[in-house]
Amino acid sequence: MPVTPTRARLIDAAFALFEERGYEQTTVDDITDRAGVGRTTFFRTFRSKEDVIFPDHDVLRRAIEARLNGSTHETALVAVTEASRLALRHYLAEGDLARARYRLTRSVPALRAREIAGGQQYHRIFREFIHTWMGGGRESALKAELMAAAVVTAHNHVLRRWLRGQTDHPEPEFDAAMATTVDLFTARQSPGPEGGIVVFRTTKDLDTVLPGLRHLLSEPADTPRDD
Amino acid sequence: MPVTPTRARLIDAAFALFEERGYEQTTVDDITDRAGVGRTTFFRTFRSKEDVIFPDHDVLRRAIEARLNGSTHETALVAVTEASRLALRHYLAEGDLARARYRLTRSVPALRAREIAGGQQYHRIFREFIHTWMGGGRESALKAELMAAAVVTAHNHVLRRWLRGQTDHPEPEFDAAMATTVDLFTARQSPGPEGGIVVFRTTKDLDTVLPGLRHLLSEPADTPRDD
DNA sequence: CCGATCGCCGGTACTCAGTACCCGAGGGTA
DNA sequence: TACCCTCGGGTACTGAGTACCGGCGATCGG
Repeated sequence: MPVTPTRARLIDAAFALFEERGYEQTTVDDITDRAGVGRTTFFRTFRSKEDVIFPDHDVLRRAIEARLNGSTHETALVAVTEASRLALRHYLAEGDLARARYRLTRSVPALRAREIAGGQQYHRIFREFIHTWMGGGRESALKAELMAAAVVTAHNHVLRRWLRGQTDHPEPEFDAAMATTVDLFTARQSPGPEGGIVVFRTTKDLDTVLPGLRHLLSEPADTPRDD
Repeated sequence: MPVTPTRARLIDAAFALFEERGYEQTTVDDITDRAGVGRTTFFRTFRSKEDVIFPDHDVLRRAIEARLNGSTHETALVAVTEASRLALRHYLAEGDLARARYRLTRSVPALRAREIAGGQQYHRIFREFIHTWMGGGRESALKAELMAAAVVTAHNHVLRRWLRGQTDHPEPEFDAAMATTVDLFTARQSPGPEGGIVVFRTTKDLDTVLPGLRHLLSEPADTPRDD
């Protein structure tokens, strides 16, 4: 049993070299030379050169799925928020490693694509969970997908602010962002087939804005143009 | 000037071979052999083997940007919907080619990642446009990003249904999906200090829903619930 | 009509990621 | 001791992507 596991040595060597020379300028041989292991070992440990950047993806995904599956129908919305929080805290715990990964994904298109595709998995997990929660019907498929996209987007928004060093208190921002996001979907009734009442807010009273409303409604809405 | 341009021959050969043998089982040499051109020509025409699957990406992106930039502040929301419609119609016009691409992206992880990453560009374009439209302030950054994500998600939702053969009338579904999506954000738009006009759609005319509006406005609107 | 130039295409040779396969070292077991 | 099992290393190969060079035809100026 080695003092430092092979896997950790490879990750350290890879990130160090990527920072020094850049991703494309670093070969797998460079990494294995610095880590003091054979090339074969690298590809046995990671499926590809890209994978060394995203090591714990599967662990996080399973944790999120477990958190969602451990909820009841009544606590589903909370579970979604808390599962997202798991992801956020995962990256916060990584600290500088997450920041280094962010720098790499910003500068190397292939890594950016890989990261985005990985994030799509979370979208899918949340979409299926929310859709099931909504009953799984065809009419709720779009709303489930929109809600899943919103949750993932809100998470990414806060995470990215922290990764860029734009905030040192990401978790309060996360709470606020999630509240904003969930409100989008829970704050009003979904309209039935007979059309719906649209709830809106303004500082003026209804009669003041009514002429504006009538004007907007009097225009054809099928193929609106603005040029 | 060749009867069939080299570029088109390469695309045809590539898609045909990908369908016959699969993506990974087809080499670039196979493609160039069938197209009757040299290997060098392939990499001069497309940056990579993957690129031959996503040929007109730049064209569509520029069309969308042009549509957005051609709008005014008042017609921004319509522009977002119409720019998304450009994307939808682009894929509809491709017909079987878009379907073949969809089959490939479902079965080849690398292509799926590439497609998702490409879609992220639309998210970014819409996000920046909407954020600018909202004034560009820090407090509206999240809402702009959420709205952009929702628009892209709604578009993808309908497009995917068409790609999977689940609908033969995608454009009416697109209209409905976009109405649902835009309503999420406009129906309860947070008013500025001077308040604002809220755009909404309903199947009934204004006078029919007016009592409902008056009733809702008379209630506290901070934390409305529907369960 | 002729030579020069330019753009397009093909060929060659190279780097490097990723795969398949083989081999030896060590460690546990009968 | 003989056997096996696992793990790590080495070798050789395929194929994507790059760099570079040379040919061929078209156009243009003289």
